[in-house]
Amino acid sequence: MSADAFSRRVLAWWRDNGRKDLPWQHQPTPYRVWVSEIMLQQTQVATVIPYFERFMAQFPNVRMLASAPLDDVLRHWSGLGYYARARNLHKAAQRIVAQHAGDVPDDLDALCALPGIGRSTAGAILSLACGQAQPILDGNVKRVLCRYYGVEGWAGTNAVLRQLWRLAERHTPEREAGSYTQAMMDLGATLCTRAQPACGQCPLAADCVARRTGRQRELPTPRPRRELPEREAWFLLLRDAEGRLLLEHRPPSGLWGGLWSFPEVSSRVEADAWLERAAGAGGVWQELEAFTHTFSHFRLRIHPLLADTETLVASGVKDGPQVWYKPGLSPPGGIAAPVAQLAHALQVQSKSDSQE
DNA sequence: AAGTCGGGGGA
DNA sequence: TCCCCAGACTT
Repeated sequence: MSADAFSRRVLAWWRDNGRKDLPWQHQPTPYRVWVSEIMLQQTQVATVIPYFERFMAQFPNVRMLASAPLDDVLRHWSGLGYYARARNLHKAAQRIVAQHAGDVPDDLDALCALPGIGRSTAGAILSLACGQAQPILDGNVKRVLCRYYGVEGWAGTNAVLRQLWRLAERHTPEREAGSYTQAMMDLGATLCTRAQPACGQCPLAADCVARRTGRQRELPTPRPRRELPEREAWFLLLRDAEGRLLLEHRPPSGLWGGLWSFPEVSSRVEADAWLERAAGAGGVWQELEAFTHTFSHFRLRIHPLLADTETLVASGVKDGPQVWYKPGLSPPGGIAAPVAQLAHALQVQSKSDSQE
């Protein structure tokens, strides 16, 4: 099938069946499309929608985002994960103000030069918000192309990636590129799904290699998996007389970079030493139930230890900025999901205690 | 080319 | 439980 016929079929399908009411499709300005694209990296639409609404209400334009403290940006990102996305978004906004007069660039190279924006995200911004005929290659498009052409091999390797980009370029139409971009994402998200694709409704089914050979389940080739290593961490929950919890500011990069978290040590022995320094021989940890938090590349076994500062003779903590945080109130910045979870659990517990 | 970066949702 | 999701960056 010609490239032209391919895009025509996809566009015709989209006109009747595509999604046209997502929040970022209203007033699809470069800024709104940019923010949505960053949030949608490795994150599903349903999860993103409430975050997008809150984020746009707080940071309605590039300048508001650029002038906001990073803590505010991370606070609105709390729970979304991949916090480097938020740090890059903030940094890029400041660069856009400094170097592009506050306007999101409408040029592929200028966009790709900004932190957090790669070729696919730049293509999405240019096609969806600027009407330019630029291809994208997100997970949806990869899946559709791998199945349609029967592309073998994991899309994480350079060879496969080059091939997929070539195909994506070939099919992107000069006209209606924005609708085509949205159409391909909708096709991948609603019909050409990972499990049980709805080939019966697909406009490309007649010529699809995976469909003809019954290999929908095997394509695209999954990433090679290895067993996740497990690490352990002891979260030190220091609680004062008012029920507030001590939080520390984490280093600006790395895991949960720039977020606020409980003091953390890597063994029970260290935790005991930490408490002895803080409270002398009188301090006692109360062990809360351990739980596992799973990341993309390892599992973290979290052992929460609780101590009330009434038993402490000295703070015993000194590294980096610290704050006392009252669960239920607005946190000082970004909070990782398990930290929020624990804080919430203690808030609920103290409430039920006070009712007895 | 491989490793780093979160969290959640679907099957 | 396992897999992956509107990826990009660092090494």
